Amino acid sequence: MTIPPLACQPHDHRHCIEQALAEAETLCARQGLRLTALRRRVLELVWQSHKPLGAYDILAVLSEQDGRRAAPPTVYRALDFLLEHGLVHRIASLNAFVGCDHPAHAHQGQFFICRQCHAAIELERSAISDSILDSARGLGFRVEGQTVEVVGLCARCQDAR
Amino acid sequence: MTIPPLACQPHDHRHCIEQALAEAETLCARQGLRLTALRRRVLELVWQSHKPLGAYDILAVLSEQDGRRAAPPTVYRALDFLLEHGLVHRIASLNAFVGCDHPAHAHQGQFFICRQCHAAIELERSAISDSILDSARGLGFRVEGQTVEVVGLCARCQDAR
DNA sequence: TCTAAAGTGTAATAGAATAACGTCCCCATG
DNA sequence: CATGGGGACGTTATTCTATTACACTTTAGA
Repeated sequence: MTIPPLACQPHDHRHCIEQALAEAETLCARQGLRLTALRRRVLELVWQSHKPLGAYDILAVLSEQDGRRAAPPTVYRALDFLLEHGLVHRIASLNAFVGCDHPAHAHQGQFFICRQCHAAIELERSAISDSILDSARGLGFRVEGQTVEVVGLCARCQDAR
Repeated sequence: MTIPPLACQPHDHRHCIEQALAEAETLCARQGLRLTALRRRVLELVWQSHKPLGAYDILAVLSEQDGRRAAPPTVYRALDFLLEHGLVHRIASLNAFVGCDHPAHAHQGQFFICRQCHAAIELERSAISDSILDSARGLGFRVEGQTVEVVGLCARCQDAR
């Protein structure tokens, strides 16, 4: 049995945010990347919860709460930077973005998304990616990127019945 | 080694279209569903190739080519019907739709999408879905739907280098 | 200090999907 | 035969998501 992920159980979420920001600082420092105030803030907002967040939700906070002049490109550029360096992931089936648990190494996770509480649990199971690579090999298909998004009910929301 | 899929090699595509439409007729007849002229036409358009097709591309053909009065809901309603009964699949990462090879039984395929020729090859490998179900079990997560979309280069486009 | 590149602001637009309402037509029932 | 109810489709408007193009500013490095 694996360790149950924080995402779908009560926890001190401030710690998640702090850690994510700290890891981002470290990663950017190490790679000579510029984690600007805007990018840092967008990352923080994406980490506001474990629920994938829409670009326009981020935009709304920047405008209304931060009083920052912001139009869509402002947000999308920040998100592009964060995506490119693995600090956030995009959930295609939701048109939304979620913070990455472990940005230290390049990867594309697998996401288990609860339709009830909307939490997105990220895993990185070689059993899944290997089975995909294996099927691809049978086709002679060269894999460049994998999107695995599973929707259903997390353990907590099942219990809450 | 599996049989190489038609999608990424030359073939008489008229046959694919005919067969898809015939299967749809059969399936709808058997289930008492109404495959109206519009739904049939949208299915035919989706099958125009093995490339996922956008809703607005379909819309354009209906308007310009068929001279049909059509607005987005016209297309989306037809697509919803076709999706609901497994005649087409939606590719979330492309916001596009592709015909289903084998609509006879309910399923959610796995898609291998070539970034060069844009063909989408549908597979249904239990090795992939089982590995997902297995990981879900470890989380206590109840799976209701799987999205597996792999992007890369198909065998044919690799050779074409 | 100067310059090139990267980052951000701004306006406009493209692309994807849905909401809400009205009309028509089929056909099952009386 | 009529009739009325539900499904399918037309229509208009709107919402949500994302990108293009260009201007201005900041930053790092020569």
